[in-house]
Amino acid sequence: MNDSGKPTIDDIARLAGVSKGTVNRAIHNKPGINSGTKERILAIIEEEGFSPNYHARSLATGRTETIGVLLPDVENEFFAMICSEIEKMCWEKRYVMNLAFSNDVPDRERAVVQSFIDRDVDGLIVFPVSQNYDAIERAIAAEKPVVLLLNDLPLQEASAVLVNERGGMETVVQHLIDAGHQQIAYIDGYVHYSGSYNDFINRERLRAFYETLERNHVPVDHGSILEFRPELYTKTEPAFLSRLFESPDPPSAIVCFHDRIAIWLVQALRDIGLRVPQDVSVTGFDDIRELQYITPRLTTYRVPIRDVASEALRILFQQLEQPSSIRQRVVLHGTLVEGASTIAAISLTPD
Amino acid sequence: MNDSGKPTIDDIARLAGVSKGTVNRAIHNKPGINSGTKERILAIIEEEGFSPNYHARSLATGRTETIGVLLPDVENEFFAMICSEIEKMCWEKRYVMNLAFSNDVPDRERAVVQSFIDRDVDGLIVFPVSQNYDAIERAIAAEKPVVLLLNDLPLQEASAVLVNERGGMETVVQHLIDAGHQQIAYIDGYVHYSGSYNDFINRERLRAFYETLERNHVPVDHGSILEFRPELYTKTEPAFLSRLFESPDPPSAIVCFHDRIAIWLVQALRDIGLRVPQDVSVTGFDDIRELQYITPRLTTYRVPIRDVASEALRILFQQLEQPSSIRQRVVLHGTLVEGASTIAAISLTPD
DNA sequence: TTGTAGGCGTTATCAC
DNA sequence: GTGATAACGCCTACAA
Repeated sequence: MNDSGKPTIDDIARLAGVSKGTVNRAIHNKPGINSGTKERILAIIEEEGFSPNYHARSLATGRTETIGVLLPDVENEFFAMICSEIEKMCWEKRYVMNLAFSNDVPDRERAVVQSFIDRDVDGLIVFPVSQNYDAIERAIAAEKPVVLLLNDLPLQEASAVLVNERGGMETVVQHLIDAGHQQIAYIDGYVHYSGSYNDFINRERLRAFYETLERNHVPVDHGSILEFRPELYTKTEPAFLSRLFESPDPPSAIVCFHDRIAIWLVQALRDIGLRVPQDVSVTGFDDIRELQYITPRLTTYRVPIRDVASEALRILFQQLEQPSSIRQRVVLHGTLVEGASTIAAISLTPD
Repeated sequence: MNDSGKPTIDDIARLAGVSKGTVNRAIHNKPGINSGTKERILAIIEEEGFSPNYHARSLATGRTETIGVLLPDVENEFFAMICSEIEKMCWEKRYVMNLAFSNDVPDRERAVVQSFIDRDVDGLIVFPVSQNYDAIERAIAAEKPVVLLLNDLPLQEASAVLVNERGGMETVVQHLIDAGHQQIAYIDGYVHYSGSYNDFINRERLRAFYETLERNHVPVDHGSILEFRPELYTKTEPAFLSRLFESPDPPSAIVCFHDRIAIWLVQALRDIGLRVPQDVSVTGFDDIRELQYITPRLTTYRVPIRDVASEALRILFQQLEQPSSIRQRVVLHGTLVEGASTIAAISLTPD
């Protein structure tokens, strides 16, 4: 017995009067062992509370049954759901999750991925926030399967689980156009806070917005494409919205990059005397839980976030079980949620 | 170079034309090495992208720079905050967090703690849900410091960070009594769903409720102490509340075990035609974020949850750095949040 | 069926 | 200053 109180395989071997090779056979019930001695050894193991040392085992086998998970944070409900789902699947396979947060800081993302590599995790699940993916490349070079969440990167070898952002935004915008809206504004997420920010999702959604307008021959007014800034959550800045409504053709609908902006917008419009949906229709995206508290119920697009996580783990485990298997890219689909924040546009032409 | 592409200390030693002992000295800038050779070695290390193998190192040193964190779950905002805070402090010390969830299942709690022991984490942070703490005892026996969050257990050797639940509930109840309330009901959390459920927090708060009433000579009506059940969130069950109001002395205030029940209660009262606070005052506990969406703003007690987490890590790191240091029990204090859900009781005696 | 030896990649302890 | 060498605890051959 070593000094820290934990028995080793040598202790068990000595107690059972066999060699550690035999103990090893008993532990992993391998063939070629007398069932009597096996039982005896197992009994001693039970009694002594022995379990093989994780690091020694990993050193010998090269496997760790640990995966590294990197998310932007966990106070955002979406990431909490992802985290929850990942943990659930890890538990089922008796894997353990090493979890760290990037907090949207590229350097930290890189450092965390490197630390996961150093700790020799079997694989990684990463929600990338940066476009500098050299650390992820190193993980791949170290033969660790990587699955990207929701964001794509130009990495041949990385798997990814994406959502059909374009299709989703198209559905939302088409919904407005079908309701007769012809002046539609867009509020994008905060893209420009970092030069290396991964704006994949922003680009996908905004591009679908443009394309859907064009396909429907709805005029695109580039002045009505706004970029949100986080300060707006707390500071009131009337000019941000008012410029939309000072134009001769004010929007009858505003599409938001995601729900949180839409929630903010409903209140901000109220503050300048505009009602949703009577004066302006508003749409969100993602279908976050907070929407249940918001009046009117927002029209949005439900992103199947739990499925994204579970699909990512399915892919990862598959790659771990058969290392030959090739990278996969999966695109999941969400559903339109029709709320009360959008109504038919008032036609300028009287009936 | 081994086959997986990652260089080892032997590779570096060979490349630098020195022994691995010297390389080791260079890595951990230990004394007794020629600064020239050191630089040369460091350059090669940089070039080859070498970093010491985590498992080999842990095997040799007995330290892992990893802590095991066990929470009930992470979709609850409170636990998400704890998780976030823990990760932040781990990152500062370059520790990694192994995270798992018990989902309020005692067996799972036990298994997770055991798996952390097996993986040889340096220490554990546990929010216990069960009163079966044999696994935690094993962790302590394996000389791994354990810090309990918010729940106490009769374990001599475990540290704990608690909140002054009694004082908090006393403040809330006294607030009502001072406002003239004499008929005060209480809705407890769901205690009886598991025989081994750790009802420490429930007991503390309920006990403070009783004691505060008694100290103020306010009659205690045991029939108005209810136990909530999760089904109530979805199913309407008029009898649950109506029995409170069928008595000759219906409550003028209802104290809830926590905010979520209070949120439910406000709506449930509304459903049976009672207004908050005009007809009944309601109090919550914890001050969760969702309250910002609830009207009226609930009177509650703010639990300093982030401080709980950071204090727990402070204690844990201290114990890791000086293993001699003794277990600690810290009790933090929150603050009363006076909302609009409580008003002065209407006096039966006319002025 | 069982025992033995070597290796996994470090760190630590000696000699030199 | 530097280089061997023995742990650390396990697994996997191969030998008996």
